[in-house]
Amino acid sequence: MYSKERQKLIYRRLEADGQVVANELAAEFDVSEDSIRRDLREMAAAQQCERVYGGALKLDRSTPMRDRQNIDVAAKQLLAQAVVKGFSAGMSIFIDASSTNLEVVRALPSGLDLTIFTNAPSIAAILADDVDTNVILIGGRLTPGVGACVDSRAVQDATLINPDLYVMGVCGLSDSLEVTAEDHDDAVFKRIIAERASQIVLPVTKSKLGRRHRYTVLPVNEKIRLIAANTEQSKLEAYLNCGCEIEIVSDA
Amino acid sequence: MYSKERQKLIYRRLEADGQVVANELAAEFDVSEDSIRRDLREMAAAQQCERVYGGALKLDRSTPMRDRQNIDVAAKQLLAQAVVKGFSAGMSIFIDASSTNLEVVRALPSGLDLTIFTNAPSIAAILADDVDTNVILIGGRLTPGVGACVDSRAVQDATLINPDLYVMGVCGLSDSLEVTAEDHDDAVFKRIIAERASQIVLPVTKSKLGRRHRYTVLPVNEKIRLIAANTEQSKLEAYLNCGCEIEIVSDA
DNA sequence: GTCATATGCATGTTTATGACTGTTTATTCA
DNA sequence: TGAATAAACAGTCATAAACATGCATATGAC
Repeated sequence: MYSKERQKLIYRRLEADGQVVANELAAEFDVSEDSIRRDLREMAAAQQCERVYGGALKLDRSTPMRDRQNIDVAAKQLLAQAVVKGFSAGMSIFIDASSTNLEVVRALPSGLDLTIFTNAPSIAAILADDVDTNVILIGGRLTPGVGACVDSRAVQDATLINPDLYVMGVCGLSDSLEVTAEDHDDAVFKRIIAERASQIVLPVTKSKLGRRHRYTVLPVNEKIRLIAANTEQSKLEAYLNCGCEIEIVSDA
Repeated sequence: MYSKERQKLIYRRLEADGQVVANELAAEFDVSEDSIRRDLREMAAAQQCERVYGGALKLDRSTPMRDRQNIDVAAKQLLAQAVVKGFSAGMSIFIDASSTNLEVVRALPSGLDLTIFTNAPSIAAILADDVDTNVILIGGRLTPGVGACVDSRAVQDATLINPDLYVMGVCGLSDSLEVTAEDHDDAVFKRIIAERASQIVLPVTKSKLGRRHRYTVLPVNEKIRLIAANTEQSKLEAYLNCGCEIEIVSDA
């Protein structure tokens, strides 16, 4: 029995049961727990499971936004503060769907007379009563899981706007220095806005670093300002070479 | 059982019940109360719950509802129940902005496979994670005070849809037997949807009766099904003559 | 043979947990 | 009102299990 084979079986078990226990697997496959742990470590690195003390859990790929909202809120608020600091009066800004961006619009100071473009109803809903913000909503079919309109209708409208700034909801920032997304249409839409915007802000929590999803939005480039929360400088060295600006915020 | 897994389950319980009790959880998971308290402490630190003496509460991180959204909630929920009772599988329904309609979408039963059209981000935001509901968002400039897109862009898109049902957010129902609205563009938009829809549902709280605003949407007619909360039959006699269907719901 | 990989074992470290301490809190009853 | 009381609390410690890591061995391909 080879380890790859074993990992496939573990993955099946995860899909079926939602969780696996390390010592049970060791007994079942008649290998040491160390080997099982090695498997789980590799699988976790390949985004096939979530490691926990004692075993592993099935990776919930489509965590609904309402759950994601409540993870790591402190870091997201920290990022939000840093993001809005870059806003100045009269700017037009595209803000798409992400739990971090919810905090961004909540942290929006009043009196800036901004024009906010968005394809995410959750973002627009927060701004609905904000009289001195001009909100332009991109419509279309709402894609569940993304929480925004990214269909052909939305794309059509997206090609008509030219925001000064794009606050991108980041799904993952891969080690190959690319911004990645889980949903195809979402990736396409993001790419269009990214091309049209004068500048791009990427607020990222630590968990987004090194995560590669199925679709690439764009490579990290000079147009991007990266804001990372609670991250070591060393982990970001690679991105500096892409020419992007980097800021680190920390609550410590 | 792992602490991570346990915390996820606790979080689910919180979402479902709104609160958890420490010693009950300890008994349920067969761990000491200390462990449960540790879990709750961690979850509170991650903004996943609010700690209280004896357990924890679900964290309400919805935007503070403004003004009218908090008044007469019981009546609105009553109306919402009556409205969704008229929904059947596969229907396409337009739901516009109103505090009553927020309750309507919250009361939406699952598994109906509906198509919901809306020009209100607050409505769409609630439905964003609902996988078996197809949400089509009408975009455009968001009109503050209305909380929906009612500009020329929105009107353009509105003329392309043909909903089976229109759940209208009612501003006022005048004694001259007309549906009225405060905002001009909102009134125009409502009239367009009302013309295109096969049927119209008008949920009204008592305070809406006899109220006339600046703009008339349309006269009460045969296409309209009026649902009134906590209202005397006598007050509605006049509307019956318009040929509309009338239902009275009451919590008494 | 060499090389790459997989495995088991020994190592020191980290983690989750229950038990114990004293303190804080809500409630009960005078 | 205020004192009495039991429950819930935070913090510390001990312990056993799980952990990462380095190293030696085994297996199979070339």
